[in-house]
Amino acid sequence: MAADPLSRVFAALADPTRRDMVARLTVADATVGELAEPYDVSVQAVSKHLRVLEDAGLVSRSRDAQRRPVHLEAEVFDLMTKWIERYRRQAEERYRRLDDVLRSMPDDSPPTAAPPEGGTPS
Amino acid sequence: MAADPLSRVFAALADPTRRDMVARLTVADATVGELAEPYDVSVQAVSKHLRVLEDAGLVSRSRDAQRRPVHLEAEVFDLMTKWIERYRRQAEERYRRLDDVLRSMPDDSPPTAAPPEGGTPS
DNA sequence: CCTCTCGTCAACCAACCGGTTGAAAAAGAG
DNA sequence: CTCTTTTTCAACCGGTTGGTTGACGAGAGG
Repeated sequence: MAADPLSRVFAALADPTRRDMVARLTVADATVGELAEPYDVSVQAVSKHLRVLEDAGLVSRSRDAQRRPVHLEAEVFDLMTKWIERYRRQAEERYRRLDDVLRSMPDDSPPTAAPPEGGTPS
Repeated sequence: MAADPLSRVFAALADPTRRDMVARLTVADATVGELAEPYDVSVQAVSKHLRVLEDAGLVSRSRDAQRRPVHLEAEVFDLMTKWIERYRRQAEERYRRLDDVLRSMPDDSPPTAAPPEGGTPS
């Protein structure tokens, strides 16, 4: 597993079960068994999901006797938010510029054509 | 392909090549060939990536002779942003409440223990 | 000690993913 | 009609994923 952090976070949240676990962990920490209870898959499967979330940095685990309470680490969300917002803004900026270009071009001047500077005059 | 929209968007952006394509499409629309040029993979592979992005609703394609210009659809970003922000806020709210609880509990009252009501007195 | 609970590790399986190559479709250009 | 460009379709391949079952380790508790 050599993917970059951003890819790991996106991949971790691409699974609805894992997204649901994250959603529930925003309410309270939980043990593996507690987390597994609502889904009809084995506890081992949930344990695997938790590993994916942990590798993505979305979750951390401590220790309490045999139990391993799972805790949400919300900071990683920022990584995604930053990426998304950056390109969302860039896209919006692009559309704004496109509007300007269209507004400043009421005639049929061909796009990407040479500007109207006189070449070597005869 | 029966995954929910949110899963598709997250999965689509879990790949660095696809994220880079999205990033470049915020600058300008591009054809498949133009998009493929910077990466040293086949054009077919890029075509597959574009299909994933299209299925996720991140991208749309029109037609210009044999070319298929690719256009970024930034609205789907909102889907992710909403999900992320919702649970981020919820998590922050949770921590805030936890702080309150800790602040209102300066003594050593055991957590989750029975309230100090006298049991059946002897 | 034995036993029970909680969780992980290991092996396996079908399905999917990202990549390849080769062929074909779609449309302009000679 | 033929040739070239652009893109997609089809088949294939190795690696990963999400799931299973079975065994195991770590602790509480009789």
